[in-house]
Amino acid sequence: MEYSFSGLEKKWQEKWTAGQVYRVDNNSPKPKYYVLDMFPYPSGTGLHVGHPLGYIASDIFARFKRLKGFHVLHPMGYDAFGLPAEQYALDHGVHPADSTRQNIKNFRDQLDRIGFSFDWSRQVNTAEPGYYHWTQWIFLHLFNSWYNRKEKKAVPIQSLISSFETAGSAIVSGYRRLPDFSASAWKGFTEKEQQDILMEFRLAYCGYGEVNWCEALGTVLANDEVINGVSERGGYPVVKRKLRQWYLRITEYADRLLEGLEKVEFSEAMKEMQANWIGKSYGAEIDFDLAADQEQTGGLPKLRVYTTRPDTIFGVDFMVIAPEHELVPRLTTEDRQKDVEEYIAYVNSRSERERMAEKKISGCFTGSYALNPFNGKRIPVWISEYVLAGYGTGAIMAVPCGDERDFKFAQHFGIPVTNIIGKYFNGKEANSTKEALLENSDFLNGVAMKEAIGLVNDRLESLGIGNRRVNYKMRDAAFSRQRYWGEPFPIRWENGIAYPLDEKELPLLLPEVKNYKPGPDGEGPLANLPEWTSRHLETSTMPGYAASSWYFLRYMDPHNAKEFCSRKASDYWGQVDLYIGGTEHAVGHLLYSRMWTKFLSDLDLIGFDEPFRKLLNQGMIQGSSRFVYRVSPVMFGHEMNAANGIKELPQIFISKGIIDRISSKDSPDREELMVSLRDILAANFPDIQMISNQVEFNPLHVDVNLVDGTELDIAAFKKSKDEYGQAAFIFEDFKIDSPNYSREEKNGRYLCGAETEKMSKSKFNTVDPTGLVEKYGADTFRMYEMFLGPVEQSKPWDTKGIEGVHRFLRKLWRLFYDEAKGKVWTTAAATDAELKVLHKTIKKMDEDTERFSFNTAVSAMMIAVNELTDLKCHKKEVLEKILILLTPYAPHICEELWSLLGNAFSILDAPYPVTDPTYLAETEKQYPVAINGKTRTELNISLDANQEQVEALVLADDSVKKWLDGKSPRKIIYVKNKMINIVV
RNA sequence: GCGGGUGUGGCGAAAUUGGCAGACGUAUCAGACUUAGGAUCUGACGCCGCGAGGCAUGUGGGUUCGAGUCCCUCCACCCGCACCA
Repeated sequence: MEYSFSGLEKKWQEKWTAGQVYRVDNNSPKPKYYVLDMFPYPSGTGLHVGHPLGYIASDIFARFKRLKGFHVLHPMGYDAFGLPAEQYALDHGVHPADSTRQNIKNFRDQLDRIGFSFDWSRQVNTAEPGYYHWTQWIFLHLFNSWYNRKEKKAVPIQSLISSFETAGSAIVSGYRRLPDFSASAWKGFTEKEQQDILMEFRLAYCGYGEVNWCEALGTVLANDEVINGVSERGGYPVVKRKLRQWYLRITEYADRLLEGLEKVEFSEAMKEMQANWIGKSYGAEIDFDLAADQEQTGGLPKLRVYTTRPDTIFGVDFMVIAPEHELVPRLTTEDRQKDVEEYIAYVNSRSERERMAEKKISGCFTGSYALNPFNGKRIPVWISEYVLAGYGTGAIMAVPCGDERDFKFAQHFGIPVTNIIGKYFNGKEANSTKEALLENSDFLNGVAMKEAIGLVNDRLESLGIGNRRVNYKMRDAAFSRQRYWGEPFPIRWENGIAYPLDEKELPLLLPEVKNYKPGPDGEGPLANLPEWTSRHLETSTMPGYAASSWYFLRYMDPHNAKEFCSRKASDYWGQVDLYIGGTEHAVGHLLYSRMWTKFLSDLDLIGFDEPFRKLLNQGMIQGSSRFVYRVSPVMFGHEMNAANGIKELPQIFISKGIIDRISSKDSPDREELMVSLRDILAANFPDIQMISNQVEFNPLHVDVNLVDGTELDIAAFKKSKDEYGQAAFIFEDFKIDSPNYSREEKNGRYLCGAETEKMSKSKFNTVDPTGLVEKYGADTFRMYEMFLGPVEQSKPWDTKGIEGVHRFLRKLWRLFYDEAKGKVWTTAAATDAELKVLHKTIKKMDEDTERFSFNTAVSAMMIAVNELTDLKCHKKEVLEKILILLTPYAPHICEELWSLLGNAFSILDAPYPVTDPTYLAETEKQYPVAINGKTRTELNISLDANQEQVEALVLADDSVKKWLDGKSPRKIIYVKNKMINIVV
């Protein structure tokens, strides 16, 4: 009986499904454990070997925890709404609902073959009304809540209204730039006026603002969806536009999102990324008076700047305001009018991308001067695009000796630089040190910069010209998309007022449409529907991250039609104990879901305020690309980029070794080779024109599946593309394979070039997991994915190595059944040597799995099977424990062998083995004895004896005495049961 | 530029608290069994050396009886952010 994986894997998968063995309910006497994968967007392109990596890791851990007696929640679902789904549907001319349904089916088919232990009864699909009902419901609560900074939590908006009615705007004084009003004034406002004020406080709000508009996608994008000025999806240009848009007031949670990072187990890199995105900085806002050189109508305004370095106040040589700054017109003097207008026009002409690509130093003097509040020094006020309107106050005090950008600006425009840091400033570049003792700084002379910060702040505050101030880089998140495929907002507009729908009206169904092209005036496709617009419903939809911000809660209570998740269910399951996914969601999904969790916790709808206790980021599996080298079209008199005609040209490929030798300048036989290569080409391919002395060639990606190692499968390659059918090859040894060449020459090796790149269809380096599962089985595939290396690390895929893991499983099988002899396992008692192997393995497997070191755990299993094979151990007593240990990794084969051993119950219900320390103890054996690290002799000893006994034994030994030569030892160390070291 | 991470055989990698570096697997070579094998098994496999032995964890230094591991210097690569005052 041999190991035939395909039959048994199918059998067990069917049994698991039929028996619903992975289904869990919401109560158990066992401790709970929640293992979650970042749920996938069901894309249409199919899986490659990189996709299941995280799912396999989480599955192993979930199975491991189950065996160890935990009640494990391990669900899976689909993030079906969103831009990519709609874009895919548009590109393929199908309805997103249909393509999503089809993609989910394909996805599920592929996943099912790998043998996961998901509780599919809890599956969620964010595009189904039963789900988005509650996304809309949470949105209504965000809309109907505001953030009370004194209580540091979200509370119902009704409390704000009550406060306005009784005490006017006192409760929110200083919150935003709103004029204060009294209680009676509030009552006198029109409804529209009242609602406009409330809108300033709602956690989900609608407002005008500068947004990232992507013309190609026809929608607004959130900051994290824009990378280097282009859209994350599709790489289309993005421009800034002022639009009416929904936002999430995530900035109110900035501090708590930052503090919360201390309570969770995320990698340093992840915490760092989030902290950076939040970008908290401590500084001060300072008001500068303006010099009264010219008449100003309505009095002189003050210029308010934000700085993190108030200590450098005496180094201020100029001020810079953003081109969009509201004071630009008032600060521009008559004689500067023309220049300023030209400069503003220039700035407006530049796109976001241009600004990022070429960081030119540009700017324009306004003609006005500000006054240093401490010494009255006149400071010119400039305009420049390097100051951003959206951060701080949109104006800065420039200290060229201490800030690189300010210094470059000063140099460019010839502004004199004041040195306040003495020898720290060399006149050639700025130095942002905080170590210097201040000079040229009036009352701060001789004071250390770090201390000066506090002194200046104190003085600013006592003089009433400045305040300490905390700033954040993070902005409120754009929350609407002018798209069809998303949750409709439960909002109705009337006379410019947004009215929330009643909870009873939910879900507000996404209407079925045939045409989901963009609507008029930058509105979403829903604006095309009369039945929608006649009800005055909001026409944009929610972004992709809306549904994913809370899906981990829905899994706890997926079929609840009355609540998003019952408090009982969320109290039972609590935080996600282990969350596995990629790093790409660092500042998007992970930040939003943390915010939603905090919000729901503020409203006491759930009992915890961080969603994920531990986050594990799986690394990327890179593709190993292969290249062939084709004689360039140039050699046939064609331009390299001439697209047409290449198909008809002779396709001649030169082997990698030859390419290397003729391209390397150091190659000794380079000239010689080039000549013979040219001769061969000239003799066999009359079309070729020799240009200079060179042979020109182009590297082309070739499908990795046509290559064995680096050797090209010529026959398969010829079949892969029409134009390759008549291809000719020059092999490593200069032999030739060409359609019109003699037969004998045709046996040679064509070697390909190799490079590690991101796995992608366009690079022909993707490997399909389904094919591997068919060839080697799911168990082999699962183990090999883990064996590749640490889960968190990026590593290249190499299909060759999978053989080793497959051999291991066959070897394991042979401990039970022999091809010739049949059953070989016995019920005989195990020997000490066998039990030693077993218990060592139990310990190692338990420890390694617990710390997510799945690669070393697989190795440990291989070692165990090798050793048991060497010992010819076929004892049931040992083998069945080995099977339990291996079950999380290779569940199918373990189930099969377990039942073949005659067990009536499933291995999934077997108790996880416990280490017996007796068998881990060291027996007496020879240990090297070293003096000061240098091995001098060997000694028979058992290191399990206590320290004194060991020391006494060692020192009593004659040869040790001899080596010590009368010197007394300072310390005796025995090292990891491996050696004894005497330090003298 | 700033922040984070990683550097160990031909390749993927082990070495958990500072303790015999390279486990395990691949690749390669040699051999056994075979009609044959892409099945199975055995052996070799960091570098130098016939050998004893010596040298080796990106570079240079330091701490230590002992460093891949701790500290400092520099270099390379990967990821993230990028005018955030």
